[in-house]
Amino acid sequence: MTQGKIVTRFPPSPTGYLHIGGARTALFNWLLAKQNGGKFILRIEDTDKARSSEEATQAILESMEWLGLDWDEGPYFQSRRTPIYDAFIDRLLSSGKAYYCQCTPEELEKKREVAKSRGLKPKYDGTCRELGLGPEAGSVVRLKSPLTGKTHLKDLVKGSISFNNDELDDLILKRSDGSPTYHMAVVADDISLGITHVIRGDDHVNNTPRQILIYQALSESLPDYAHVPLILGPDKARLSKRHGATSVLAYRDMGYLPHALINALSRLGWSYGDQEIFTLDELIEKFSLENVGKAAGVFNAEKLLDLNAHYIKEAETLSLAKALLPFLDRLGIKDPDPNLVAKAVDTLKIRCKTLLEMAEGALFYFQEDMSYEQKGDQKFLKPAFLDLLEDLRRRLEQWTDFTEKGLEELFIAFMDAKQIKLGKIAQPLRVALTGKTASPGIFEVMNVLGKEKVLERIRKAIDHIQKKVNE
RNA sequence: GUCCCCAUCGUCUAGUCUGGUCCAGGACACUGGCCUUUCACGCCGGCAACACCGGUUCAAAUCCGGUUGGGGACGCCA
Repeated sequence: MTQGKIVTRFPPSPTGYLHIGGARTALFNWLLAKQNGGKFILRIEDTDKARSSEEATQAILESMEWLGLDWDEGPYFQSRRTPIYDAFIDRLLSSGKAYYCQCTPEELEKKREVAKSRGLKPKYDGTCRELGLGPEAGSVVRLKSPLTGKTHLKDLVKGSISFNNDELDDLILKRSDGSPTYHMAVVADDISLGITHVIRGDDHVNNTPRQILIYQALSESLPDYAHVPLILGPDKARLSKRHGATSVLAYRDMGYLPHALINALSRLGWSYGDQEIFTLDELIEKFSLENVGKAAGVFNAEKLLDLNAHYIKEAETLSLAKALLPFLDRLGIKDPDPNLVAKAVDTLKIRCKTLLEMAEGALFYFQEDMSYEQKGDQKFLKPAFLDLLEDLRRRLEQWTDFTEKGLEELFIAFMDAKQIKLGKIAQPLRVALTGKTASPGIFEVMNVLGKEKVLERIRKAIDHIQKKVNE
């Protein structure tokens, strides 16, 4: 079936944002194409004019770009390819494989209801099938599909599946407004774009025999099909908006790294032994439809978070610093000193799971007038620590080596002189410098902040304590 | 209702095709400990699953049948 170059495609309909499930489908198609030096095509399925929107299209393209799923061709827009579909429909009409039908949507709806109430499958009853009707206003074109026999699907992940043709009805190919329906457009596009592999969600399994019937009526050869299992929410129902964040862009905005999402998505339904962490090159090399499972799976947001933490830890400081900028900006830190951002990132890398968390954790480095966390204020900025802080400040004033090593040296001497442990001074100092009881290592913080700010912040803390004393 | 698909720890999964090496392995989460200036990181340990019933076989998570459970599809939506 498949000779030569592999051609895959991702065909979202622009009726909403790109969600996790769609992104995974796109990823699998992309990986298969990359792995085989093939082509990955992006096609926007916007035949439903009422529900499609430009915003959705943009959001989808933005999501794909952010994930790094670049396409070799397209985006093609189905709304601009009408002549192609018409040509296919004409072929079907002239070979007697399709016919005009004048049943109205209302009549059809009624028929469906009747069938359902009798416990039958609601399908078209063939009223116009043998009438030899011509094209008239309001008529649609239907496929004249076989009444008997079976249609077989050899699925690359599901195996062989067969359907009785009497389960399938004469589906509409062309609407009364002249536009092609989904099935017609998909088949016509996949043929004309030379698609060799159709990787899509499980929910299309039942559509596939209908599409196969169109290929057969057209005497065209079939692509290879691979239906990947659906992604479920925690309640085991198909993942949807009500399960919380499902859009790719939402994860970007929450501070996830694109590769963390890619890695998480790749492992949802696919596996490679016990390996959990994959570089992009490894995914391209190791991905295989054979290792795609058959069962639907629940999207595990916690695992994605863990993966994100992992990749943040591993990321280059400079690229992280750059990625952090929009998040700092959102928190009111405009045009920060790049040098300072990089240093801050270095201290926060191992303790943050998202960029958003990192930006929040970095705030104290940039704020001129930061406030004290209530708990830390009460516990550590009190008279009992006044002498300690004052003495420490005097020593720091004389000290020039603000490297971590140098500071440690000073502290050892200080602790020795005061006969205290580091914890005793570290916590009050931490609150004085960061406003919080939890922060990066105290020497790191001092080093990044620099002598001037450190002295200033200790001064402020001392004043703050004294104010309490006076009250 | 009809048709299609699926079924291993709470979750993602390895193992199933080619039965024995699996009293079922890894990861996340949870949890005990170590490390430690806080928070983390890291390291060591623990908890935890073959849906059920029947068959085939010397032997079944693996093969077969049924049951139950879950998901999906039945549009002039995609």
